[in-house]
Amino acid sequence: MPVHHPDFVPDPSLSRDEMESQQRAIARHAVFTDDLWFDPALLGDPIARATADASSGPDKDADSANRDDGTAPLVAGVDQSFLLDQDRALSAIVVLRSAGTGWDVVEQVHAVTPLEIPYIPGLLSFREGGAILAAVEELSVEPDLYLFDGSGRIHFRQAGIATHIGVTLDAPSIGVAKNLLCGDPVDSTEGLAAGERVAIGANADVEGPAKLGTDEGDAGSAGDPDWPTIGYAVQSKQYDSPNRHVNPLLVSPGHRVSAATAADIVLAFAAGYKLPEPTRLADAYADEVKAEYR
DNA sequence: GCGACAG
DNA sequence: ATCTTGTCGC
Repeated sequence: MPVHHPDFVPDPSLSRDEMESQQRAIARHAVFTDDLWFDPALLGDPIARATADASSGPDKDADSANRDDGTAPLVAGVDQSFLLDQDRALSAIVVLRSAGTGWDVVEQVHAVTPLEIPYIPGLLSFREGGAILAAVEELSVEPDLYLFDGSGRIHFRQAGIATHIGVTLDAPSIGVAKNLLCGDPVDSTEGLAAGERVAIGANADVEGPAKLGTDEGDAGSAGDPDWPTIGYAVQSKQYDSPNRHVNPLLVSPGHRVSAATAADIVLAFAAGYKLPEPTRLADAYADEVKAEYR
């Protein structure tokens, strides 16, 4: 997991203005379209993956489905928690690999680092990024995709924590948040059934190309180029009865993944819980490790 | 000045 | 995110 963009490694000592301008630079480097060596649609289907590789060869191209050694792509879930000291951040990573009907845990690592700055909406990656990169350094494998807790493109400068870390590592990444930071759902997100989604469009709170600069456009999907789809409200779980309900997740591209694919992948990892397996397991692992730290 | 905001 | 027991509902 080499750092491809040393200049983007989150530095908590930067001024607020420096942080924001760096986010604009990160957004310009970010790719909000699918750019993965494997077909994400086959992530949960071993038979389809084997078939795909048989017809396209073992090379890592867009038609591939498995790694060179024939094993499934590695998907990492990343989650943070904080130690009671209120002065240290703990980042936990769980790496999964599709196996049969479910997934195998390939590796679990964590790192604890000092907290340098307070939580500031929009600047989350500068608070938690250091711990995440420290945990990534503990990995012995290179994940092919990362799922982060927090936003990606659904961000004031289109550079949430999933985008920031994804671009820094130049790895495909997705942001999975429980609350909406900015943007507007194009439709009501109330009463969605499991598996359904509602697009989140950019609004005035989201800086567009004019302020971000001129490199990557949006390439979101069909619609107004000025107000692209920056993510989706994804109903990963829902109750049958009309009495109890679950709020949708807010999924957005981090890097090298489109909004639609990000939503597809999160749903592919839904296993009866609100959070997709990678993130859910990382969350549980973080709690486990945290308990040992006291 | 008011609003408003991931984890 | 964190501080926390019981408790409502499937």
